[in-house]
Amino acid sequence: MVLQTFNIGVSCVRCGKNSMLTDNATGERFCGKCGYVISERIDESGPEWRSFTQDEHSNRARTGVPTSLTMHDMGLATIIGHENKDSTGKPLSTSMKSTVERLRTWDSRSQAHKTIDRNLRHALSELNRLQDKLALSDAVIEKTAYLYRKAIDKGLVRGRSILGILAATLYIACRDSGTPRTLNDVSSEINIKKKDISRCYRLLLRELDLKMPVVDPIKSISRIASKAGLSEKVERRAHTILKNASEMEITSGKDPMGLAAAALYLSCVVSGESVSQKVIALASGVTEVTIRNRYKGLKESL
DNA sequence: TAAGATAAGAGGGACAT
DNA sequence: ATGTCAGTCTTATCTTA
Repeated sequence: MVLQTFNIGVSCVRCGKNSMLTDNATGERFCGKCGYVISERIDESGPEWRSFTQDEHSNRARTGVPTSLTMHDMGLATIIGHENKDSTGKPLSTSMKSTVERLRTWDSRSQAHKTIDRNLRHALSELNRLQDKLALSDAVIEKTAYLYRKAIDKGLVRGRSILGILAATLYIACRDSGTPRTLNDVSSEINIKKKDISRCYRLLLRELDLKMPVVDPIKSISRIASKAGLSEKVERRAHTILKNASEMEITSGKDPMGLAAAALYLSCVVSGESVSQKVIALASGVTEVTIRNRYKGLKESL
C-alpha cells in the first residue's frame, strides 16, 4: 500500500523488531511488522503556546503534535497510496484489493486529495522560501496560509496560477498586518508579473469579502525618508504638507507612494536641502515623472 | 547633471449600450 | 457581456538651466 519504502535499520518501539521503514513520498516512518507509525515532526516543532511566567510554563502540557496551517495537511497526514501491495511489498488478495479500492475512494472523496493536496504542497513550499527572502514574520506566513486555504475552498485557484494566488494572499497578509511590503517587493521575489498579482489580489478582495484600508501616505513618508537618508525636519514638514493636501482633497485616486515621495521632495526644496528626484524615486519605488506630477499639484496647493 | 516636458502604452474603474 | 472614456502611472526620449 506504500509507494516506495526502505529499511532504516531501526528497531520498532512497540514490537521490537528491526523493521522500521521510511516512506519516500511522505517522509513518515513506520514499522513494517506491526504498523506502528512515528512522526519526525514531534522533535522539530516547538510548543503551540507561549508562556510569560514560570508558573504558566510549568502548568501547561502538550496534548498532541502541534499543527500549523503552513503544513499542507496541518501535520495530520494519512494517505492511502495507489499500489495494491501490502507493507512488505506482496500483492494484495482480491478481496483485500476491493476493500482498499473502496477505502481509497472515500479517502480521496473526503479530502479531494488529487489536485488540492498537490496544489497546497507546492504553494506552501514556495511560501517557506519567500519567508526568508522577504524577511516575513511567522504571523504573516500563517495568515497567508489561511487565506490561501480559503481561496482553495472557494475554488478560486482552479484555472489560475498557483503562485499568482499565493503572491496575492501574501500581499494581503502583509497589508493587513501592517508589514510594509510593496507589490514590487513581492513581485520580484516570486517572479510573477505585477499585473498578474494585482489581478488575483482584486479577485480575492472581491470574493473573500475582504476590506483593505487605503494605505495612508503619511505612513509611507518615514519609510521613504529613512531609505533615502533624509533629515527628520524634512520628514516632519512633509507630514504637514500631506495633511494640508488631503484636506484640500487633491489626494484621492493618487498613488499613496507617489504622494509621499512628492511631499518629501517638496519638503526638501522648501527646506533648502538639495536632494535629487532620482534619489527619492529610487527610495520610494515610483518614477521621477510621477514625483514631478504630484509635486506640481502639491506646489499649487500651497 | 538634474530637472522639466512630451508622447506612447498599459491596466483598471465607471458607465452606457 | 462588451465598448468607450477619463484619469493614472510607467517608460523612453528630448530639451533646458
